[in-house]
Formats: sequence, structure tokens, C-alpha cells
Amino acid sequence: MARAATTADAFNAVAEPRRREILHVLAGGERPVNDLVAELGIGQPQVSRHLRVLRAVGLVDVRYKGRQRIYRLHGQSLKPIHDWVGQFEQTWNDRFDAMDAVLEDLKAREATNDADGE
Amino acid sequence: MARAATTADAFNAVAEPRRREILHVLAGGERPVNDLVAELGIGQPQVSRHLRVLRAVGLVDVRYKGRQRIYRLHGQSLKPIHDWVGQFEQTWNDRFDAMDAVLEDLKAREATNDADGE
DNA sequence: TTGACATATATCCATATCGATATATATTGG
DNA sequence: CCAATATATATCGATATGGATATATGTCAA
Repeated sequence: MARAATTADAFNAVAEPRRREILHVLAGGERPVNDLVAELGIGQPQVSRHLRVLRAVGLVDVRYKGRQRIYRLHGQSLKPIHDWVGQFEQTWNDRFDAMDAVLEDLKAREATNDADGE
Repeated sequence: MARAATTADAFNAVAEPRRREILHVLAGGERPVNDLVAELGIGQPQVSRHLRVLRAVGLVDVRYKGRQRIYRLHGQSLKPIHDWVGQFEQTWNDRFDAMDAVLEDLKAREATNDADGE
């Protein structure tokens, strides 16, 4: 097996910086492809492909308006990521930092003891 | 260029399900490698490599205890992801959903107008 | 219809991946 | 020192990637 497809889930889709940029722009409102091409610094085929990936994982929706395709953010598909990361949020909070300090201290003592051991 | 390295940032590192599992286990407390090997269903070399990636992006710390390497979660490195996703949180909230409904409605009207237009 | 415009798709290439396997390194006990 | 244990590293193979380029599809306008 190789690395999971970028279309496997939102985690993989969002790992690519360009795609995060696209979502960032779309957060400001829906846009046709060419607008995105202008705002990011890359070619139109590349943008289309990134949009394809984002659509595959439900992060954007398309709408047809004449010859344009208007893309719109569907942020709800980011919720799994939000929820997953949320599990760890307390980890970088004050109470936990204090606990970290204690553990660091224990570690230091342990190291000292190990050194004495032999 | 190809896909960014998994060690490029936390986004890429965390895109891999096994690595998320590892972080999940470590959230319950520090562990030596073999514990992780037992809890995940994969080989020791694979676990070591995943840990290497996680260490590269600062998501875990190592501690040496005799021949064991005790790994510990460093959740703070998840903060960039948390912050980034947080930007979009309102997107899937009630007020925004209501706004979505309005936009959906506008879209419908627009489509009707377009049809009339010609 | 013809041509211009907007977007999508196909192909090429260099690269990093993940799992598997074999092996290297380091630490401990006897 | 030797064997066992704990972990890391090297290599292989199949695969999907992302940018670039060329081209196909679809829509509007004259």
C-alpha cells in the first residue's frame, strides 16, 4: 500500500496548502474558478484539480452559472477534523502545562537516579 | 514537485490514520514503542517510522529509559490545526446554516431568472 | 456557424509514501 | 564477552501525488 489518497478524507485533502488557501478564499464567499486562479498563483488546471479533490471530500459545492462553475465552501466537512483536534485541546492549556512541568521534574529525577544506579 | 512530505507540518503528519491512533493512545499517557506496537495492529518498524514523523513535526517527545524509548504526546503542535479549522467553525453553526438557506433560496431564484433570461 | 471564453481532463515526470522484510544499534543480564 | 531485548534504519515495490503542458468539453456572442 502507499500513502492514502488525498480524496480519502478531509484530513488528507486539507494537508495540501493550496487547498487550504482555496478554502480560505471561499470562506469569503463563493467564487468562479478563474477568481481562484487569480488569487492563488497557480495554473487553472491545477486549481480545477484541487477543487476536484475538495469536492470529493465534500469540502466544496459547485453551482453552474453559464460557462462558469461557482464554487462554495461547505465547512461542515471540516467538523471531523475540528472534533478530532478538540480531543487534545486541553493538552495545551494551563492545567496541563502545570502537569507537564511535574512530569518534566519527575523525568529529571529519574534520569539522576538512573545515573546513580550503576 | 510531488506531494508534500509527511514531515512538512502537523497537517501532513496527522493525515495518516495510524499516526492519529498513536496520538490517541499517547493522550492516555506516555508509552514505550512496544506498547504502541501491541495496541496498533502493525509491525514495530512501521511504528518507529510513524513516531519519527510525529517527532519531526513536534507532535511527540522521546525520553530514554534504558533500552526503551518512552514517547509522550506534545499536543501543542496540534494548535495550528485547531486554529485553522476554528476559522471555519461558524460555518457549520446555526446562524450560518440559516444564511445558507437564504443563499440556497437566492440560488434557486437566480436559476429561474437565468432560464427566463433567454 | 464560428470563434472566444470558462473549465475540465489526459499525460508526463520526479518524488515521497506505507507496509514488509532484513538488518543494524544499543542496553541489560549472566 | 555473549545472548536477549528494545528500537531504529535500510531497502523494495506499488502507488498517488502536484505542477506543467496540451487538449477536450461546454457555453456564449456575433
